[in-house]
Amino acid sequence: MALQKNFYRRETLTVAKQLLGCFLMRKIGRKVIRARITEVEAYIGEDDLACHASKGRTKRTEIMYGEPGHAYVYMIYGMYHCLNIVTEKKGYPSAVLVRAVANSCEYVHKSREWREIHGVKTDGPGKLCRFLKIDKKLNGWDMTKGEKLWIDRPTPRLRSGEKVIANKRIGVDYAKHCRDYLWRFSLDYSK
DNA sequence: TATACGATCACCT
DNA sequence: GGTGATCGTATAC
Repeated sequence: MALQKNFYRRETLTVAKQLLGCFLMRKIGRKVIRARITEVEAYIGEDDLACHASKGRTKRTEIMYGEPGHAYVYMIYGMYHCLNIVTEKKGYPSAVLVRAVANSCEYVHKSREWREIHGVKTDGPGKLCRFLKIDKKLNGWDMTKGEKLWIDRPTPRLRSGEKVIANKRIGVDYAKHCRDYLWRFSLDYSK
């Protein structure tokens, strides 16, 4: 069962932290890929100078003003895509950037048996989109439908010994005081 | 219409 | 640590 709108319609920092440990699901043809989310970042409102919506409502940022649970996919540096999930109530521009997923698993329609994929780099926002074939065609996609692209929450979400840590966001040095917000969250395994 | 630059990555030293 | 690739978007003219 895909996570529903109620999950995404809450405070962005809460959604971001609770997405850690969840499975990013991607169905391509008869193949399903399941990738555990290990790092995210929050981008919250027009006052967040690192958020694309700090420029206001434009054609590009329109999706962030829309329904929670939809995908916001944009191209960066002319060659990579980044996947975000829109959060909070409609009209409030905010989203969670999926920065990294762990070793991916996949099954093909016939086998229904999960197996790990080796040698795939999914430890960056551009890399995971390249691997999961996420591009602007999925911009605006409703991720609560459980088709093509969605999120599943396992039970338990966090495994033994795991905890959530907060750090500064990456690549937003231009964002004045907002660059120092501790809005990047990762799974941590050390004690 | 023209220009500057970015929520990145891979490869180099 | 530093840099080039490469193009959509916002902004300036």
